[in-house]
Amino acid sequence: MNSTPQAVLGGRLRAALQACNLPPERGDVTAAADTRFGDYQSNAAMILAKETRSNPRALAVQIAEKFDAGDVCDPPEIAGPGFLNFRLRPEWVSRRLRELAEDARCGVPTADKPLRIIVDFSSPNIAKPMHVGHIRSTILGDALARIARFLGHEVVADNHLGDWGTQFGKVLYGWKHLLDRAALERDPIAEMTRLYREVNALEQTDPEVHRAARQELVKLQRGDSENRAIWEQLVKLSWKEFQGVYDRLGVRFDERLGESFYDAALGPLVERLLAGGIAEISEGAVCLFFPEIPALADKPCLIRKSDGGFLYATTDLATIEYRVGRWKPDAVWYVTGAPQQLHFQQVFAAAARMGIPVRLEHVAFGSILGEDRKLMKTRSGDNVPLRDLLDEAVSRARGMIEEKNPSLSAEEKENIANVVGLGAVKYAELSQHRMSDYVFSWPKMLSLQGNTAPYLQNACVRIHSIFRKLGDDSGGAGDVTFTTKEELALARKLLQFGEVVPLVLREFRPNLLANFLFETANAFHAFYEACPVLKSEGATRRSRLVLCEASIRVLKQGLDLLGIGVPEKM
RNA sequence: GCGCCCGUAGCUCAGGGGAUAGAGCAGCGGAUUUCUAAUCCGUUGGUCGCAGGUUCAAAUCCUGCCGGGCGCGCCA
Repeated sequence: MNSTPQAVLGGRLRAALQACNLPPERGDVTAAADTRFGDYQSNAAMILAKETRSNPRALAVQIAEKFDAGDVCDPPEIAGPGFLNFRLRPEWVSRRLRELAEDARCGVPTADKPLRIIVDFSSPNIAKPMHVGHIRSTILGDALARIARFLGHEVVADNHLGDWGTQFGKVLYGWKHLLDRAALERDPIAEMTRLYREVNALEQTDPEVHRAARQELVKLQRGDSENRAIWEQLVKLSWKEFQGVYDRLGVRFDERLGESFYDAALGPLVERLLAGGIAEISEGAVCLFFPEIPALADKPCLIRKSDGGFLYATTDLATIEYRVGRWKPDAVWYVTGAPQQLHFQQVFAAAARMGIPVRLEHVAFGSILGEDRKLMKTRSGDNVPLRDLLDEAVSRARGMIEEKNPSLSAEEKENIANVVGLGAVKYAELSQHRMSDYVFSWPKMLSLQGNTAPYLQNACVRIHSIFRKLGDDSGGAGDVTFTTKEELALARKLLQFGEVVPLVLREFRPNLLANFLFETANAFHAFYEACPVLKSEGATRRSRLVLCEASIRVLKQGLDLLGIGVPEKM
């Protein structure tokens, strides 16, 4: 059931349109751009006037006459060229807010048609450290999975690990010839990375090493038991490391089927596509050509190399087949970087040609840049390890807490540092439009001012503080009355929560939710400054406590949908 | 060469057919015997890259150009 102001007004507007013999599907209502024009507006009269070649203002009058405002809003006002403006009645806002404060879903409706959705994200490579390149996929994918779940969809979060690449030849060779057991004990990923790098360097000067490493890879692929056992070790050790990162970030997967899982399916798949005339041989490789799609016309999709090896696209197609068979999903979302857009266009086109019935979406995103506006790297030019980045976030947050609130216990400080530091990193990602490249800046994301996680968390802390002081003296159950403009503004904002959350999935835009939460926190802070809660009395006090309750619930729920926690103190 | 993405305030970015284009930061001016000032209020600041087009209405849609990023058979 959807009882957001937008849905309620929209329903009534559609009824009015019907009463005027106008098509009700034009009855969309949007939040007003400017509060001077009320809370919500509709452009229906102008759009319909154009379609029916009539006068927009006259049409607006006609619609307004049929509009049953009930107790929801004042009679609609007609303004400008034919806008219909709606101003919610405080009594109605009050009642809705009271409901929101007691609603486990904070007024967010569930999807009309629940879907089964596979979200493919994170996908780090075995035997390599997770680095900043994985952070956007991980955080964005997790947030989308959380939001989809909350909206009532069935979500399968799948981590498509890079566990079968050519890197294993090198690592296997290194493992057999250069392994430092003690180093492996201390920091497995670091040691694996060292092996990879050393062998890579050796290969440059020694063709014999190159040949030997290649041989190790072939042996692994043929199922050699020794290499297979080492590989399993690599996967196990890497996963342990990844799991540590995911635990810190609060990221969960329902499935973690890496590339290796699909290996056996690749050969038969290619043969089938060849036999079915879907793919063809060209210059010794097996390709799909898409002359009918202009963007792909001169860009073949390779699924088998001339040396018999398989490619990225091959695995992705096998993965789609498997997933469709296993889960029968309505949609699969791939949360990977924008540079892979062409690849996914090809894979999606291939899947379409294969007749696979599923909606495939590439949720692309931009790059993280350093202060120099180039891809973020360490001083030595390497990728920044994710673990180090998270450590620094927590450590910086710890410093801030130490400075601001030194009297907290060590345990509290540590807990808060984690929630604030990691929240800041996540929020910096999610508050940004996913397609834009963004400049990574510690001071900016950890600032207590502006559109940051700590700012939102601080709003929650203030509320927690009020309830702490309140103690047993509940009094939270009261009618909401608005004696100041700040109270009404906050209430109206809170009711929009249910309008914003579903919007996020329309274009995979968590930044819309982040934006809303920022505006909500902002409205709360203004309310907090203007309206004493504990010092007020009677009905006003009870009313303000309800506003606080509704605010904390919305902020907490909203942040939780972004995968961000809320401390009680900071 | 082809394709995708981006160009909005000094800086970082929202807004993706509707009203006088918005935030944050920085700048300037105010508010504190505090329910956590880690905040709030006010204010300065814009040929929405350029040029056409569609429309009653364009930052938003279309076309072309300029500038930047990325990608384009045998990596993922």
